[in-house]
Amino acid sequence: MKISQAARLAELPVKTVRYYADVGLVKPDGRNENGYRDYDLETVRKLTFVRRARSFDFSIDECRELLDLFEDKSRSSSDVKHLTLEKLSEIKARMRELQRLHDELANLANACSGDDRADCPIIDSFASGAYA
Amino acid sequence: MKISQAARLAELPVKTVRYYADVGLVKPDGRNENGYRDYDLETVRKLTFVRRARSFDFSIDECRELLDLFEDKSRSSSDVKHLTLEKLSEIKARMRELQRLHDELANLANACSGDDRADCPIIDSFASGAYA
DNA sequence: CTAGACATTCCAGTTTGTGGAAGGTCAATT
DNA sequence: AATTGACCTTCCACAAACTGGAATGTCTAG
Repeated sequence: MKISQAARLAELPVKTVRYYADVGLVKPDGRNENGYRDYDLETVRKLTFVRRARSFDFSIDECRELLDLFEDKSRSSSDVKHLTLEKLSEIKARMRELQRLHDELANLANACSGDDRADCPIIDSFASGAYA
Repeated sequence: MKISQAARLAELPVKTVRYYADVGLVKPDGRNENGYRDYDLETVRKLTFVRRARSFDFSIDECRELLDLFEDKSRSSSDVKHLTLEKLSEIKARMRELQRLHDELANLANACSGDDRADCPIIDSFASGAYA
């Protein structure tokens, strides 16, 4: 398939898909006679994976590492497991932080529930980390 | 206080604090006789707030917007509430996605629990969004 | 045969910082 | 008094990860 369909399926901008090809993160399977990039479903899956991982601060290089592991470039599955567990604990930490931010913002929204001027004292505690 | 203490309290690199001053996001209260940037605790609170918000994908401009609202530049608290609720639902969506990524990675770690080569069929469903 | 919807490359700009050089200030020590 | 070290300043360049646009090629439908 051509790049726009691959991009649509992976839910990524065409530009980004081309960019990923340029930096060697997810390359098309080849080119057709016109020189158009040619993608198959397997590659679209990689693009989809990258979109997800990217949205959570996994760098391009980390994505590359994960893809390499998934493709098992002569690595053992214990490497996969190790890296994955590492990422898992990062994600858990991130979820805790996110929960905290959520609670703080919810408190803020609650306290500033009004229709007049906003001088909720909660803002200070928000900024100063009272919920730490 | 001088920039390095403010940075330490806000848990931000000095360079970043200077950058925030440059782009007008969080300006020091003034300069002392030496031309050194001078910060007070209120400003440190703003820096702390920005650090947190930034770590959750609030852009510099969104932070600026929130800070403006918090300082109530003739805006009503319903504006604060509106923006805050918007962010809240973004955060909730983000938590759901994060949970999903977490589950997928956990499955991966489980399936590839081994010590030999990694060819877990789970990888495909991981990338293809079978857990959606 | 032309209009449009795609595709290509290449170059430039954006956002959010980081790193480093060149130099000013200050307090303490030699 | 001079020097050392830890600060501070500005400015310029570079990084990552895109994003936009220009100039151009290709394919399909009317």
